[in-house]
Amino acid sequence: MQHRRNTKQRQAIYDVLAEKGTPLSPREILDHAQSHVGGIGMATVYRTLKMLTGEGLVQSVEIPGEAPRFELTGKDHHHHFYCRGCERVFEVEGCPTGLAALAPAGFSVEAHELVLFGRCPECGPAGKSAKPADSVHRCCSRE
Amino acid sequence: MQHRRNTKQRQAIYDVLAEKGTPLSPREILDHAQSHVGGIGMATVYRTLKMLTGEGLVQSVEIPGEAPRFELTGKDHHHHFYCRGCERVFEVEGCPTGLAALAPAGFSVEAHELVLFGRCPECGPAGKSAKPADSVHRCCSRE
DNA sequence: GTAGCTGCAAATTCTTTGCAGTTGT
DNA sequence: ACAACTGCAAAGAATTTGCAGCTAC
Repeated sequence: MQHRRNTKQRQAIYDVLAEKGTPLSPREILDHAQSHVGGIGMATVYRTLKMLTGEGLVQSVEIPGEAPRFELTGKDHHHHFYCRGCERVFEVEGCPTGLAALAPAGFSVEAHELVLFGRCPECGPAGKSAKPADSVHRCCSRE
Repeated sequence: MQHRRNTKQRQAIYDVLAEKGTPLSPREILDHAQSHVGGIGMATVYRTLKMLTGEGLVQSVEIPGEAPRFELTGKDHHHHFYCRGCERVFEVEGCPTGLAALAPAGFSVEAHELVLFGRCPECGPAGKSAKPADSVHRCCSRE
């Protein structure tokens, strides 16, 4: 009988995600959680994330070319912006309309995932400390 | 001095991608390439894909929750449609406009990545042989 | 002939699992 | 109490790298 417990590790992981607000990698979650609960292990992070994800409290964010990150759910529908300068992920509100129209006839579109690539205000509009553009981050360069 | 050679393995991998047309995983590429060149190894596939990617002949396609796949470049700008029924990836022409407007002021959008999730004509519009919706494939269910 | 390419196996990295001990409830 | 949860270490899976032999040019 599943009766989910409220352990300090579980709470710590949730708190880390709530405090940071932005998508974090399992590694980052572990590091931050360590300061809340000493000795917490990687396995617990993965297990807890899977558990929280299953409960719908957490969702994964996948940026092409990047390791998966996790964030709390419950926010409005949004997408992500990946800064090529600092490699941080930001949230973007709203989403384009008419996506269903892109698919050919006969295809039913149930959901979508969108990621924007570029530079955040702090990293400046042009290539400075940028890492060389990865082949994954191609796509059209317009917009 | 790099002078790139035209080996049969390299050719086989390129041919496989050209024949299939759709994004393939390294594993699939290996399997198909084996029928062209016996004894080809996984390492060669990975090395060659990286090489071809560096040359701009190939690009990777990353579907959230899925292992990376590869396809030939040179097609028009397009996005992908992932069928939750058969797990195949289709290409979608065109792309939404006004994406740059989604990012907050100060952010410069250089590129974008879009994936549509749903069902292809063959798998029918509703859940039949569908796998349970993965937590990654969430996003809004409208459109 | 020679540098680049290949296959194999070992090495990495990331994630999952087995288990005995610990801890909410 | 007792099952769920945890940490650690071993197990897996995916990708990369070292190296000696092979091969296109």
